[in-house]
Amino acid sequence: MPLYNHKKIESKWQKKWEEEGLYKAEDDYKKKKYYLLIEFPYPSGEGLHVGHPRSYTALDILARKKKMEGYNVLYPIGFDAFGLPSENYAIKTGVHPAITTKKNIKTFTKQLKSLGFSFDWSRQVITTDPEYYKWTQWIFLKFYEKGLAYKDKMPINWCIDCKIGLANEEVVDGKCERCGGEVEKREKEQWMLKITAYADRLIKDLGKVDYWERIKSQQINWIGRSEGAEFELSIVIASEAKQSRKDGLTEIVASPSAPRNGISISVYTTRLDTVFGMTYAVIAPEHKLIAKLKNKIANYKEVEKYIIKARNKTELKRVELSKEKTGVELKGIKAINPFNNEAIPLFVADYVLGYYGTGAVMAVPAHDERDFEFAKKYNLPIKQVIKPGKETHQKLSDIIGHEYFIADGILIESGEYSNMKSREAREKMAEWLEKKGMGKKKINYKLRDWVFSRQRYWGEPIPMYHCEKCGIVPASEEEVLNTNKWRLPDIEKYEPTDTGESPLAAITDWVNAKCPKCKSPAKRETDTMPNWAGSSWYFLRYIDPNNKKELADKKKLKYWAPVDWYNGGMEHTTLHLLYSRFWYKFLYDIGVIPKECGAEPYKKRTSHGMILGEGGEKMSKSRGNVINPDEVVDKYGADTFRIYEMFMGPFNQAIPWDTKGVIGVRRFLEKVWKLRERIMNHESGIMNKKIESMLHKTIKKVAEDIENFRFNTAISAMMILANELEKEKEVFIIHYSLFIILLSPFAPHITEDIWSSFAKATEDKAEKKKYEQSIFRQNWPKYDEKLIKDETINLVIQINGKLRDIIAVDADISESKAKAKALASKKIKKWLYGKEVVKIIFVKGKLINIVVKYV
RNA sequence: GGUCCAGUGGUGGAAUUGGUAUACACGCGACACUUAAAAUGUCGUGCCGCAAGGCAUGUGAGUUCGAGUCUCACCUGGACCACCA
Repeated sequence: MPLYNHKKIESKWQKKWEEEGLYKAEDDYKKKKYYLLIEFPYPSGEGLHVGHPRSYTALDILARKKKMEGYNVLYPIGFDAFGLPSENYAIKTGVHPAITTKKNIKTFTKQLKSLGFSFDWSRQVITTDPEYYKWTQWIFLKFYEKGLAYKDKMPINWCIDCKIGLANEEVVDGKCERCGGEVEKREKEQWMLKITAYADRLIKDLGKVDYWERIKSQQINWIGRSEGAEFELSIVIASEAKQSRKDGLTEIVASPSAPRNGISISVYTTRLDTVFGMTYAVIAPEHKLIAKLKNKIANYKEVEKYIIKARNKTELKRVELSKEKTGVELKGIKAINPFNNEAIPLFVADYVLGYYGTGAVMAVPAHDERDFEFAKKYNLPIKQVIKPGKETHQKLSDIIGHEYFIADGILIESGEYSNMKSREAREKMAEWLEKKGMGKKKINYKLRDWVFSRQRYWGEPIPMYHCEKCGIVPASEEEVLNTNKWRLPDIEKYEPTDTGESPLAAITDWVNAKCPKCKSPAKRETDTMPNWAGSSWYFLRYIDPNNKKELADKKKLKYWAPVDWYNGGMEHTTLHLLYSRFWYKFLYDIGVIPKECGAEPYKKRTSHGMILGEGGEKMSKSRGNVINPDEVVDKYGADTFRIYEMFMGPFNQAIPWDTKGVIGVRRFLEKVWKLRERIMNHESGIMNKKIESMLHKTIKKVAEDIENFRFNTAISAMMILANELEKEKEVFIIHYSLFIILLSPFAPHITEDIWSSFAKATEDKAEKKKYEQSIFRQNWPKYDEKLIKDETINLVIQINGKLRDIIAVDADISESKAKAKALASKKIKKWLYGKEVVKIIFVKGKLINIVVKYV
């Protein structure tokens, strides 16, 4: 009996599997399919992280089980290879990102293969491959054709260090997600994708899919749908309004005859019911109205100074300073509340965002915390118009402890709307606005259009021309798909230019081109696409990776799409997951994806937790707590590594690495290995009923746990079974081999090796043949319901809910018999002495609880 | 500040619908094997107590025959978002 030599076994079977093509998915439309997807890695220079295999092993286990259940399984792999690190490396060393990428992919491939995943490597997709990214470019052309890609001058997040525009999603705490440097706002012409056009469907269709609740709610939150109303506030010259006093508040009431000069601002609110409490209005510093009213604003210089200051604040500072609100009144003008004709002061303040809603708000200090703070600081009136409940009107501070009240309630001092409930008032007020033509109901989203331009080299070129005569002209499909014209050209310098243009802008013979429409001189777009582009549709290309005519064949799409199970990181919930759902829906709308596939790309989505360093902190080079998967595989083997990552704790939870725990798993596999010494053929023995029952319980548990991603308890159940088998003098091959099949998705190498050795243990030809085939061509075991049912159970006897005795009884014991037995127990008799039995509760198959009281 | 999640031995963590709390693994201790060590095996291992027994799932209350599980309040930690009107 040889020792368990993981190195020999693992390389042997990895080679065999590859030669046999065991994991190739066939386009066999008669079989039922199962498509499993993991987020393809970015091939970084650091190599594989121990976090990668957590997700890959989980779906590998599922893939192998599905295959054994008879499914035609597709479990593909590829590389998301465009990205900043290779480009930054190129800036430092001059090595072309394509070379770095190629080298890193080679390392990753070797590492991934050493872990024995059942990936179908023949379908590999690499986003930097021109045969792939020409289709990414083609999809962009389609977006443009349908009016969903547009160029717009807009303030973008600009990373000062990286010299690159960032999407909102890439700005974390006001800092650049990549380099941690400061981010400021800059006006730039950017390509945009109109994801907001899909906002509603991206929320609604979450009802069609099976995502973990956490993932759904995060997406809903991110899209941030809010129902409200938009309406106009007329602007008047202050001197034309008449001052009066009312309710002890200083208010300015416009005289009905005050001429309105046609200028108005549009405000958005979700709390139209509080409109009678509006005591001022605020516009964002970016608001266009300010320039328009330049000569009507008495203190324009002061206002201008404030705007410039606000604009120069970096995102970080703006967030930091958020506690202290600032603003400047626009003197000389007033806004009119259309509901009561009151003239109110108008402020510019940076606590109002230029890019959300209309960039202007009505301020109701009594019912909004931010407005309240601002009003306190600038001594503005606070007028309560909602009372919390049925209580009579009293000071807010007496009821809730502070002076503003943000919840719904009952309206007061709101004209004809007084005494209405908030909800009703919102409806009625919106109706009134619509009737008067001054406003309407409106739905707003936090989600903004996707800034799609990057001023970088290592990305997909955006296939657009800028013609002197025709303006923006898209490249033709022919040019993108069948020529080399839109491939990334080679360059010498990778640094972005100081003007913020892509390094591509420096290659004049690439930039200068002819307009495809009118043939006059034109310039090419030099921006490239963001990282998220290639990863937004890669899962479709796996279905038909070598198609030269189409993005993917329709018949193949019909068969394979959508993805049945997608697992990935929680950090991709709001970015990649949302983006790829958007792209898929678009491709579905334009008929690239057949209707039969449905409008959602992923049927099911789950997320794994992070693997932390041994101290419980995030693994990082600087902390020196990085675990290298190669070393673990080398020392303990891939099977040990895989099982350890699945055993360490709940799959969706962050868990620190513990090398000691790895040893425990290795011991388990050695135990499994040694059990082989004691196997014998079942013909010569009597069935061991206890083991048989346990085995079938384990079959049930492991199958259920895999489907529910509770790998840790599945492994624990197999350990218990192995411990039990170890206690037996002889192990029947029929039991042991079923156990080996159960274990095989988790530890493919050792189980395949043990399986193949069974061929020697039998003389039967058919049996021999079975064992000579791969274990992964066997059927997944089914449990026998009869064997799972226990004949006897341990009946728990409690007194007042406390455990006092346990007796063995028939599993289907009747209530009366159980009671009699319980009361006959010596231990119980002792406890009942001197007490009165009040009642007895019987739970079938579980327990008896005797409720007593002292006499 | 908002939303969501979690808090169980020395450690990672188990515990169907409320029904034997601490499975499995690590660590630790004792013993066996060994000249010795490693490896391996056997037994033990929540806390207090000689024992009978009592006390333990962040804290406090509640519902219940019975609560780790349900309800409320609080404390602590994490994740995501964050001036979104």
